[in-house]
Amino acid sequence: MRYSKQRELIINIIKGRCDHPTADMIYSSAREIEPNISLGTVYRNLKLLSDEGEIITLETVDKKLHYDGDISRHSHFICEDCGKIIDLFRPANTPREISDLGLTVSGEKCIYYGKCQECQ
Amino acid sequence: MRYSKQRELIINIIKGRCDHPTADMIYSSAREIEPNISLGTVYRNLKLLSDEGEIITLETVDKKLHYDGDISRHSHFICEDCGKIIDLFRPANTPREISDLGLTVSGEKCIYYGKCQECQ
DNA sequence: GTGTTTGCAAACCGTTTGCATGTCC
DNA sequence: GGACATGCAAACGGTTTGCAAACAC
Repeated sequence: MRYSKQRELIINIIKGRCDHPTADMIYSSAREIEPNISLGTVYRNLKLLSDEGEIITLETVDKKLHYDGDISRHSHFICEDCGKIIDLFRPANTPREISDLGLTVSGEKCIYYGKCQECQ
Repeated sequence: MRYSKQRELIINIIKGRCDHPTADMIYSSAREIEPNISLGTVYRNLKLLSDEGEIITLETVDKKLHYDGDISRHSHFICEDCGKIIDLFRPANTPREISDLGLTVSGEKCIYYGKCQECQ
C-alpha cells in the first residue's frame, strides 16, 4: 500500500472523532480540508482500511455503512428509533451456546439493538 | 389490515422455513405458487409485517435485508466470511453497562459477528 | 518507468414508490 | 362504494467501478 495524502486525511478524520460517521460524513469533513477529494476515493479507502483491519465497518438500521476508528475490543448498542450508536466497552460474556456450536466471536464484536434513554 | 392472498402466502413462506431468507428468496418461493406476484408486493408486505412485529428484519454484512419468521426471544450469530446466520436461543446476559447507561435491549436482540465452524 | 491511486461519472443493485387497476368487505 | 392491496415500471440512494490522468517510489 502506497502513501496517499487522501488516505492519510481519511485516517485522521476517522481516528480523530469518537462517533461512528458514514462515508458521506467523512467525505464532507474531508472536503473541508481537501476540496478536490472525490467520494469514490473515500469509499475506496474506507473499504481498504476496513479490509486491513485499521477501522471497523458497522451495518446499522439506516442502510448506510458506519465506520469506527476505534478498533479496541468493544461492542455497540444501536437505538432502533433514532439510530444512535453507543460504544460498550465492558463486553458481554459470550453465551455458552456460541462456543458449544464451535463459533468464534471476533473480538467480542456484538451489536445490541434497543432503545436509548431519549427514545424510551 | 385487509386480507390478501399474497400476504398470506408470504407469511406462510417465512414462517414455514427456519433460515433467514432475503426478499429475493421469498419472492422466488412465492412465484412458484403465485407466478404473478410482484417484487414490490413482497417488499411492501415484508415491511408491513416487520412493522407489525410479526417477523424480524435483520441487517447483515451482505447489504441485503434478511427476514426471520421466528419472533421468539433469541439472538443471532452472523459469520463474517460466508454470511451464514445462526440462531442463538440461549441469549447472552445483557452487559451491566447497558442498564447503567439507561438503555433497553429489545427482547435480547443481539447480533454476534465472527466465524462459523466451516470458516475458521 | 512501473504500478498504485485519484477524480470523475456512469453503472450497479437492493429497496421504495407513483399510479392505474383489481380486490376485499 | 370506498378503502386498501396489487402489478408494473420507474425512481431512489448508497456503494462500486471503468478509465484516463496524476502520483509515489
